[in-house]
Amino acid sequence: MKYIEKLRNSGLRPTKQRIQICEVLFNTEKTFHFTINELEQKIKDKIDNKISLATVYNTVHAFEKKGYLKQIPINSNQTYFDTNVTDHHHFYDLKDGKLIDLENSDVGPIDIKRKINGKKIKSIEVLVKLED
Amino acid sequence: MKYIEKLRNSGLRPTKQRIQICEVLFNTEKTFHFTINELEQKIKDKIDNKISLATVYNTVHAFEKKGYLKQIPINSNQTYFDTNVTDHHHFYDLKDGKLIDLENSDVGPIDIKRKINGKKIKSIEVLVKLED
DNA sequence: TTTGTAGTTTATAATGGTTCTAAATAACTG
DNA sequence: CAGTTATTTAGAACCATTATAAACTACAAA
Ligand SMILES: [Mn+2]
Ligand SMILES: [Mn+2]
Ligand SMILES: [Zn+2]
Ligand SMILES: [Zn+2]
Repeated sequence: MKYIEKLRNSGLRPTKQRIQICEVLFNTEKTFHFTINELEQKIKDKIDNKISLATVYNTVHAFEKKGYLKQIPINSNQTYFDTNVTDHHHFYDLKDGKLIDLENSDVGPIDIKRKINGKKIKSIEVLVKLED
Repeated sequence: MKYIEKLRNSGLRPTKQRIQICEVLFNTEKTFHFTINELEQKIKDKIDNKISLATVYNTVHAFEKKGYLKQIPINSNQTYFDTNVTDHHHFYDLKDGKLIDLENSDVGPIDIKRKINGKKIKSIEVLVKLED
């Protein structure tokens, strides 16, 4: 399996559950956005055994810590995650609550002119809200 | 009171509680960011009577709907609101969880080149995460 | 292998921010 | 004032997330 080494290299034991979640998250053509509930459903659809909800939470948080997932800053009743961990921005469709990636070529350079003493910029994220 | 008319003009009855919350939120030199819990504390500090938590939630949501408050898209266990309802962006200090306004002059123009069919841009918000 | 240990999974309970409920109260209108 | 509608309120309910603690598993040392 290609994920066993990735997990071991990250200091995460390659358990059956983690490998299966890797396959749901990363063995895809395109990156995608998801909530924990949506991921749980995807897992149910793809695998036969059951993975407990606690493990799904644990794994998502572990992967986020390792930089394999990103949280998307958005106000919703559920937390959104992104398998696209490159720097990029989002459309957020207020009507249906869906997120759409903006490619870097879709957004001109963001110029932050102000500096905060002793702080470094870690990320710059643009959220473009859409309505009808 | 200056808030009575503002409330009536918005179709909101100028109740004692709403006027008092207006004073906490809007009778200030500078705009500020807050969570419901922080607002509750501010209210306790400023007024003698008690305002129930349900009323604080109701009022904040009513004010948001009328455009007197904005929600700030950020991932936290509590929702952040902003008394600055102009279009502006934020620094978010990951260390202490504090938000800082970026003035419009602090950020160059944001150029969104992609369009989504049948959708209009409602807002463009930049979140700049800071670390040490 | 065997065995010890730390890491992981799991069912379930607890937490806590937010929303709901329904009864009491207050604001408005005629 | 009387009738109506809006608002407030305490408390319950909701529900995403986190904590708990016991069973299980990966791993490495013996
Ligand atoms: Mn959230
Ligand atoms: Mn939030
Ligand atoms: Zn994305
Ligand atoms: Zn602000």
